[in-house]
Amino acid sequence: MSTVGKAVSLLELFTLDEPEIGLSDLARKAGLDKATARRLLMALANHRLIEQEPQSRRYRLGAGLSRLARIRDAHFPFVRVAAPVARELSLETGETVHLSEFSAGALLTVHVELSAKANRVNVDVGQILPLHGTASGIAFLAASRLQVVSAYLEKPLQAFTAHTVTGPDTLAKAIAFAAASGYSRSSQGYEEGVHSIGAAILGADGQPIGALAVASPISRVDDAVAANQGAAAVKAARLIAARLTGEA
Amino acid sequence: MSTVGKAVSLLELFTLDEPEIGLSDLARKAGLDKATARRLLMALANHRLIEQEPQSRRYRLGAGLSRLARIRDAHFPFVRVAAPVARELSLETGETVHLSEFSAGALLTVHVELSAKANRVNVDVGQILPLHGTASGIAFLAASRLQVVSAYLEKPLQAFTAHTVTGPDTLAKAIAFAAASGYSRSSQGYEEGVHSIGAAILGADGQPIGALAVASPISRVDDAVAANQGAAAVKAARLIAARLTGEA
DNA sequence: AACGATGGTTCAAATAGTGAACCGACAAGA
DNA sequence: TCTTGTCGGTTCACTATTTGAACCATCGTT
Repeated sequence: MSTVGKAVSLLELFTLDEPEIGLSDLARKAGLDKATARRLLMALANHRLIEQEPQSRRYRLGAGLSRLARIRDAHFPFVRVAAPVARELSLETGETVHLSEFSAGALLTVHVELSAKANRVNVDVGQILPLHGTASGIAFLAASRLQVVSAYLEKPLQAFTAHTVTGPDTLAKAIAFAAASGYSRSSQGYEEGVHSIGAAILGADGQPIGALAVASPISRVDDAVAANQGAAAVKAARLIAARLTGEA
Repeated sequence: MSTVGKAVSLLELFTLDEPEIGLSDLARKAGLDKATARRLLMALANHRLIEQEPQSRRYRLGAGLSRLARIRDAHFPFVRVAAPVARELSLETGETVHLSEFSAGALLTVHVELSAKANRVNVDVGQILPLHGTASGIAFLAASRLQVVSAYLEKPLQAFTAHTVTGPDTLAKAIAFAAASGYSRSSQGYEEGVHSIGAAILGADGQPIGALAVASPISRVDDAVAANQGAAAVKAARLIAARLTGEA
C-alpha cells in the first residue's frame, strides 16, 4: 500500500465509538510499526488533519478535516439539501430513513434520520452499503446506465445474510422492478429482520448520485405499506434532486 | 516534505472559490510532477478523500472528508455547543456574531449568527481570519502563551485595510488591552466600516481553541456600546468554555 | 494539418520510508 | 521495593517506494 494510503487508514481508525486513540494502539490496529505510525501522524498533524490531546497524548481527528468538509459541502451540498427532506420522509413513514452518496463503487451512508419508535432500524453514518445487497443500491443500479449495471453484474456478489440476492438473474429482476416502479424493495438482503424501500437521487445530468431508503422492521411491512413507502420515497428523492439542481 | 504532506497539500488546493481542479492545474499549483500528483490523487480517491467528476475528469474533495469531519464533530462539538450561545449573544447585542476555531496558524470561521437589522455585518462561514487583523484574532493572541505571541509578532503583518494594525508595538498594546479586560477591540482592521469586539474561548487545558466576535457597523458603536458588548462577549465565551469542558 | 492544451502511463534512478532496538516514564502486581 | 509490562517517543542502517522526463491518445482551436 502507498504511504498516503497508510496515513489515511490511520484517519479511518477513528470512529464515533472510539474518537481518541493512543499511539501504540493506533499502530497495532493499522498493522504499522509504532515509528511509522508516529511519523505519519506527525505529517497529518502538520496539516491539522490530526490533533493530539496535550494531557493524555492521545490522538484525535483534527479541525482541518472540518475545514475541508465545509469546502466540499459548500460546493456539493448533498447532505444539507437532502437531510430536511429525509426528516420529513421519516416523520411521514414513522420509520428510519438513511441517505447515501455514491463514491468509489459503493454507497456511503452520509445521513440518518432515526424512527421515533422503540422498535426501529438503526443505521450508522459512515456505513458502506454494497450495491446489490441493499434497497438503496438496487435503486441506484436501476437508475444507472446499462453499461455500469452489466459490469457490476459480472463480478461475484457477496452474501451478507441468508437472504442476500447473489444470483445475477435475480438481481436483474429486482433492478427491472425498481426501474419500472421508481423504487426498489429489499427484504433482509443486508441485515436480518430489516426491510427496505429505496429510491435513487439523480444529479443534474440524469445520472444517479446517491439514494435514500426507508428501513423498517420486517414485522411492520406488508405489500400495501411497501407501496406507500415506495411512493413517498420516490417523491422525496425527486424533491431532493430538484432542489440540488436548483429547480425548486 | 513527506509524501503524506504532499498529498494533503493537494487537498488544501481546493477552496470555496475553486472547488474543482484539473490534473495539470493541480500539479502546477502544488509544484509536483503530473505523474506524482496523479498517483497521490489516486491514493486519496481510494479512500474517498478525493472524487473525480466522470465527465470533465476534474477532481474535487470527496465524501470521505464529510464522513471524518462528522466523526470529529460528534466528539468535539465546538460548533454544536457554541452556536446556541452565539445566537443568544447576537439577540442580546442585536449584532452579527461569528465563531472561529483555531487551525493552522489562523482562525477559521465555523459559524455565523447574523443580526436581524437591515444594516448589518455579513460574514461567511469558512472565511479565514488573520490573528492580527481581527478582534477575534487579537483576543486569541491575548489568551495564548507568550512564546506563541512573540513568535507571531516577529513575522511581517499584512495590511487588509488602511486601518489594519501592522506595527508590532501597536499590536502588542491591543493584545495587552485584551489580556487586561478579557475582550479585544478592533475597528476596521479587516474590513472597512466594521467594528468588532472579540473574546477567546479556552479549552480544558487553559489554552485558547477559538474565539467569538460581535461585529457591528462602525456607526452604531461608541465606547459605552463597546464596553457592553465586551462584557457580553466575555460572558458568552466563558459559558461556551464551561460547556465544552463539561463544567456546566 | 498543425498546434497546444488536456489526462494518463512507463520505468530506471534516487529519494523517502521503514522497523528493530532503544530510552525514560508510568502503573500494576508480587 | 523491585519486577514486569505498558506507554509515547527516538535513532539509524537497510530497502522499498516515490519520482519525473519522456512518452501516448485525445480534444478544441487556429
